[in-house]
Amino acid sequence: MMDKAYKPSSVEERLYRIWEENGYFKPRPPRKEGTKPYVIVIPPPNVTGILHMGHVLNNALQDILIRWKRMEGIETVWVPGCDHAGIATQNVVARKLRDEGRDPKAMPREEFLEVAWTWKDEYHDRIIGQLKKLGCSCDWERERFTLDEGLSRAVQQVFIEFFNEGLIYKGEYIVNWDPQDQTALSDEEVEFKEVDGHLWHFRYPLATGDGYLVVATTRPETMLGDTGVAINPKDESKDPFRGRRVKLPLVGREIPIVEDNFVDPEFGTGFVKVTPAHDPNDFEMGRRHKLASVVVIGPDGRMNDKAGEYAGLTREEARKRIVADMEALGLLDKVEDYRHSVGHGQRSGVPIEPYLSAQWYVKMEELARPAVEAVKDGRIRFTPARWEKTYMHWLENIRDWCISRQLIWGHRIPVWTHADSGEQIAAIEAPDDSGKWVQDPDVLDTWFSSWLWPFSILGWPDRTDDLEKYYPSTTLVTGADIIFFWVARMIMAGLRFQGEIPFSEVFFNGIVRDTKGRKMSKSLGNSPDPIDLMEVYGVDAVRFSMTMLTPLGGDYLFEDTHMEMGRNFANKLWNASRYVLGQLDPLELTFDGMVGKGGDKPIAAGLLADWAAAEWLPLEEGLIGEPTREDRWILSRLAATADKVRHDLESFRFNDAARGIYDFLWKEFCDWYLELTKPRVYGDDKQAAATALLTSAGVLHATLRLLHPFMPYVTEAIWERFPGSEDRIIVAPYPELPAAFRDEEAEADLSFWMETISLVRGLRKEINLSPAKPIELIFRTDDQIKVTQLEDCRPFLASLARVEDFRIEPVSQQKPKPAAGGFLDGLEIWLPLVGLVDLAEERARLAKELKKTSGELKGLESKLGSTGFTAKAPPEVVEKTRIRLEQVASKAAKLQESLENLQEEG
RNA sequence: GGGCGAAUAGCUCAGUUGGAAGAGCAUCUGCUUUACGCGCAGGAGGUCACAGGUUCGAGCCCUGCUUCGCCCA
Repeated sequence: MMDKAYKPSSVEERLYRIWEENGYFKPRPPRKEGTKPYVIVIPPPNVTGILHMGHVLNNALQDILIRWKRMEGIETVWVPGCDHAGIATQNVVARKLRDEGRDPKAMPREEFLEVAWTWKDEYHDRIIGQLKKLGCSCDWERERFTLDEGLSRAVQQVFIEFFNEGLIYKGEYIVNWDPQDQTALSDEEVEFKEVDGHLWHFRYPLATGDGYLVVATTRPETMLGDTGVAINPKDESKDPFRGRRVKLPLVGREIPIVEDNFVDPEFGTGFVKVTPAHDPNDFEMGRRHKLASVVVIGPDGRMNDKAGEYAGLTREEARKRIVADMEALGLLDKVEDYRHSVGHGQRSGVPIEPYLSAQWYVKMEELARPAVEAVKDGRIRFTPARWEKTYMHWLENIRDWCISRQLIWGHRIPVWTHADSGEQIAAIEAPDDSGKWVQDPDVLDTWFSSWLWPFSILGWPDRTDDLEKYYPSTTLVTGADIIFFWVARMIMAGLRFQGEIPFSEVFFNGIVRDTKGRKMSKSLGNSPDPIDLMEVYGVDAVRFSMTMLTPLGGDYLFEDTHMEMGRNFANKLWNASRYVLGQLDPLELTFDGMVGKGGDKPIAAGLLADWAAAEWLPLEEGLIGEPTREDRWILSRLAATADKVRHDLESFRFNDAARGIYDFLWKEFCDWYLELTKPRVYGDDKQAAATALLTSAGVLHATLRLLHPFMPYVTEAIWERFPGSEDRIIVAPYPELPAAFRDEEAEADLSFWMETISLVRGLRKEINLSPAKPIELIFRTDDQIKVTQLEDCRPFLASLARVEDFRIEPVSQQKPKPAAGGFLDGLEIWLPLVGLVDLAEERARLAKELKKTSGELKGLESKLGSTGFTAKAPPEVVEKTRIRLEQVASKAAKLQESLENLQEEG
């Protein structure tokens, strides 16, 4: 017996274990020999992070693709793993140590790493557990970690190769320095935010003592490091200042006035203070004019000893003091409010200090070119395609990649410097054991390992079977927010080291936001815990709701209550199955490979039986009769739905695919088909009941498979109870129905039945008839086809609209009165009002509908009245409109008429 | 400052060669119909952001504009 409601918690854990332990996630030989494997490499989650709603969506979509392809009989593998998330992990580990009263900075490198690895192990288990909870069918035996032995070798090999080829170089440049995490960041790790600041106007006296000029700055504290003042060479108003020098206040240094095109004469005063050590533009200007660089702010974000009396102050304190001191000296000209954008550390959130320091860089130009080509010529396809523009723009304006990080947690830079000679070589080990070789203390940017992921995860630099077989992968599913960090760089690395693109399709899934449109974030606390959600609603519900509600390439505004939709749907499926399977039992079918009693009887043939024999169970001859019209209809709809879903999945339209199954299962199958067949199911004719039930079961059998990638658990749980299920649904064939199932005639007939039944139900409701009260109807039509359709529909009108009896009359016949009327094309429906109905209400209803109909009529008339339309529109459109006009006109006339009838009565 | 995207029912979104405005949720009204109240049936609710243009015809194409979001500088 199945429970009355689907209980996710009762099956999820057990089924996942069955799948995993029995190797269902491992690649299996393709059903059709010679088919290329379908491979996904996971975007590695941060090992110390926890799953958030974005991961849920991202991984659910990957699992949908993998499960779908697996069911298609393609050899599939989804390779999982985590990355070590340098800064993030180092931060949390350091915080933990500080909480324990230990100082991470005073700790030897090895000791810190030991703590970090312990931490990593614990959190690794947690995040993998979460992915499993979500139902991800990854091949866990292939799991990798960016810091594990093999991947570290990959990183070292790449670094050494690049170093030796001169593609990696060390340079003293302005970097994005994060004073909190005390490390350099790449350009991509800096987020610009608009902040309200000020523009201070300072007077800088001329060295000769005869006057001053005024510079405008947003960062007064950097003036201590000024080594020049710049003007635009074309700015004639500055002529008196050319070639002169100023005496830098507070410092006393004499600095030159230089001319540089970078200066915008319109901005501020047209004088720009130049601080080469603390501003990227100034750094460039400084180089052009050979100005000195004076670093006045230290790595901790405090003023250093070059800042004289300001040494030791934070940037903010120094700013206040300097402004006050300048004012005291009478050198503060004015202060303006000024809104400008300031770079902030993506992780730390603190303002970035542009800082002059020596860092390692990768030359990008040469790597970028083939990556541009790969997308331009279509070898790699982006969905949605608009991301190609973003990608191109970045690659075409690419800048060198700063890859060194002043951290401990990560791949240590394999560069050794000789203490005496200063010679530098890149190698895994010190060149000799003289003790003179010192390894670079820094580590590499985490992305320097992630960009190798599509092949390092398969065993590179070793030449493994996996690499041979599964590279390149097929589809990458990721967020567009890491298109530069990761996607572009993987393409570069793949082309460079494998000579081949790393994947051919990239699908960018949307971002999950809260209802206010804000990105989910820890600091806002607006993200629910996905595990809690899955406990409450069930994994399938969360997966399905998110998939169905996330627009293609758009963001998803998350709300808890949305999960109800998926939960309700799972329950609907559960109950439909409970009903169908429950009704099959009393038929006493044995299902031991042959439906019907006994195993060696002749097998039935026919539309349904042939298909059942191929995909499910052979049916005994005579067990079922000819499929009825509604049977043919639901099979036709099933075939259409399966086609649509496959088509949608092929173009990553997950939401449409999910909706397609939802609408088919709920509306067409449950609301209509199951209700239409109940008279047969509960009737005395065994064969008729078996036909209806086996059609229902067959449709369910296919629908479960269609839905499995989206809702893996509930479908597997039902599949287990399905008669004739030999293996698990996870490896059952994805439904592809015979073209013969398509039946336009049955679809047209059923449309008419459904419209008629709905209209009758509406009439009953409008006049407040109890749904239990049987009624008699009069149909009026001159259309013989409709006469037949109505007669065929008689049992359904009875069971679904309580129409006890009806007669069909030609339109010429006197119409009953008083009566409520409803109108379809070429059909009038009259429900005689036997004195117990409020005629005024019925008049109001008719008047309202008449108004609506007249409006449409008017529109159509004016359209057809315009010569422009009849002359220029395609003839078939004009004809269609003309037919429509006739229908609407006739409906309006009938409404008018019946309104008048009621008027007479009232 | 540059680029990209969005704007359709109270909310979240469909609307795929331009040819009768749709769904889910919410809401209203009925319903002990023997699969399901996580349900069934029936309603109400829209100047498709705004202004122009192309067209016989525009939610859809073009131009401009407004608001919001994202990316880059």
